[in-house]
Amino acid sequence: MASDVEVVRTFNRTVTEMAGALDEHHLARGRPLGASRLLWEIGLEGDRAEVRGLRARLGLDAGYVSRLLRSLEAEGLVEVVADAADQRARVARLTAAGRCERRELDRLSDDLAGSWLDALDEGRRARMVDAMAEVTRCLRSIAVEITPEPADSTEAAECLRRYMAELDERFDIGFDPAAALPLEPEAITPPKGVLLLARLHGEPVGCAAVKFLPGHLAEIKRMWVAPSARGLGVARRLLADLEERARAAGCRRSQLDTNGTLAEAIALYRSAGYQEVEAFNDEPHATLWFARDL
Amino acid sequence: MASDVEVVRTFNRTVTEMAGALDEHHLARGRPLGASRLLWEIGLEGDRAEVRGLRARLGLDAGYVSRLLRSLEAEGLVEVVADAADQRARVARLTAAGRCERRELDRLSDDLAGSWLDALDEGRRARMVDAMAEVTRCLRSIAVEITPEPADSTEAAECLRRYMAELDERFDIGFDPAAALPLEPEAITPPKGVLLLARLHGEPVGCAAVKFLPGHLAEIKRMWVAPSARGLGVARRLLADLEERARAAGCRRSQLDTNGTLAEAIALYRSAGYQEVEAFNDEPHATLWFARDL
DNA sequence: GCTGATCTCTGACTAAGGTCAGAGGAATGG
DNA sequence: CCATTCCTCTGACCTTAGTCAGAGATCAGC
Repeated sequence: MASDVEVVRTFNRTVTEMAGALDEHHLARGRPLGASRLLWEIGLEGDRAEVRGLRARLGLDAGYVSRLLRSLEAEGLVEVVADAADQRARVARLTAAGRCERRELDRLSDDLAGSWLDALDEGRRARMVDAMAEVTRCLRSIAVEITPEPADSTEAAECLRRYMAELDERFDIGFDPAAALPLEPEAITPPKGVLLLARLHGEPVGCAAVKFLPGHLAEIKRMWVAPSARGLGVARRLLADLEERARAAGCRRSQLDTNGTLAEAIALYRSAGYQEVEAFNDEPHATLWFARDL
Repeated sequence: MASDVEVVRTFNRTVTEMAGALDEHHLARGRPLGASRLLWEIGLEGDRAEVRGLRARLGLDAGYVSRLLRSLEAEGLVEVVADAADQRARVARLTAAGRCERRELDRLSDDLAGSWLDALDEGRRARMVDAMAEVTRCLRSIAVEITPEPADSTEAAECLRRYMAELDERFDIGFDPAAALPLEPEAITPPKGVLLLARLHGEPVGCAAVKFLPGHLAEIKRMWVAPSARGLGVARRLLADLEERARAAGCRRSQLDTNGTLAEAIALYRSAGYQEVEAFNDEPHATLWFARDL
């Protein structure tokens, strides 16, 4: 009987052997593998990308990226031009040949995946695809990092903006920030509260805040998870983390308001031990109020 | 809704990012990664390994392995001495320091696996482990290659030896090759028949043979799968491959004998369409006879 | 005891992947 | 407009990983 640790190690060995080896040899296409990866990344959205961003995403040295771009330019696959907004920065853009080559890389990856699928009978194939989706979900979940964030940072602002945009879309009456109860940055900044950001490979994918109120009371605010990161248990972890911090701050009860259209959130609150209570504020967008003892 | 191909590609990307990156940086331990891998492989069984075998298992150039061994020797982790049986060949043996270092590598791998497991709650963890085991099984299954093999090759002989050893262990009365109906190599060599070998990363993990008889009849013989490769659908593929070849040789019916203690084999035959028939030979070890139309 | 094959080792070489220290141009804050 | 910071590029350099062509020792068959 293999232990869990052994299963994970065997899995790692098997997968890196099969996926790694094939990827490297099939996708190189007569150029260094790094160049192909860079080409693929440039074309990821809109066939153009800032050099700075490429460096950050691929975690490569500035000199190295520059050199790779030169070699892609020499192949006629990309053009590197100055950024219109900032003449110091440069932007890499795929040429027609570059777009074509990138499609070819995509096709090769599809073929590799297809060759795996074709090698299995139907039942096994379905089971493998399900299992792969589950592993992907779990590994993404593991890669999510939750840390406190200054309430006025640009990334926090971006999360809160997306949070409100989503509420505006989902509420029947829309979401009017001016009508909502105000939430001052200080209220979710230590020692009066805290804002947490969830990040996946550095990208913000969720936020949640708590403010510590008089009477050993905590109030959960601004709980949001990006669509790309749903189903990973991020909201549950954010909530548990906030509750832990509230407990550490001396709070003995936690409350929150929400809206009946947010079914997933409500299910989460219930399963985390929250029970419906009387309205404790007059937030115009709220239709449900919950609380639990910490 | 993501297509199967997309699921596989996302899976590959996610896994190689997480497993590959961590493996490489954590396991290098201040020496080239190749050296660590070689060290690990030397200690795989009995803390010693033939240089020749290492080369074959890792698929590396002779000169390269020699150089890696020199660097491990310089670190005091291995000793390379001449093979007692063949003075040309050499054997690498872990020193005390080498065994210690290898345990450390093992510990680091365990820690990485453990850190993944610890990051998940119990339910998710169990689902991930199950899914990883399933993916591992499927990928191993994909990696199994089935090819015809000369009946007198050393690898074929080794498979047949293990096949008989297993029968001897499982039959109540043991297995006596001398008492069994003889099977001449020519009978399972084209054009009179064929022997198939299943290999996983080059290692033989199974065999099966068919002999073509008069009257458009085929007889399946020597069906065996190594314990390490069971549950991968190897036997089913071997059987289907043999039947295909029998059909191509003009056979219209396939028969085989087996023993009641071989439950998995019997289940396979039944699910492949075989039905029990009257005894068609006097093989002393057989208790059941099956046949099907092709 | 000779011949050819086998096994390992060494030296020479290559490509990939990456690091580091400036140089030079452009932006920003005062 | 000046100093500082930011961004990219270039040249020099390094390690890793790997290939290839012998050389030298040994073995197996005759």
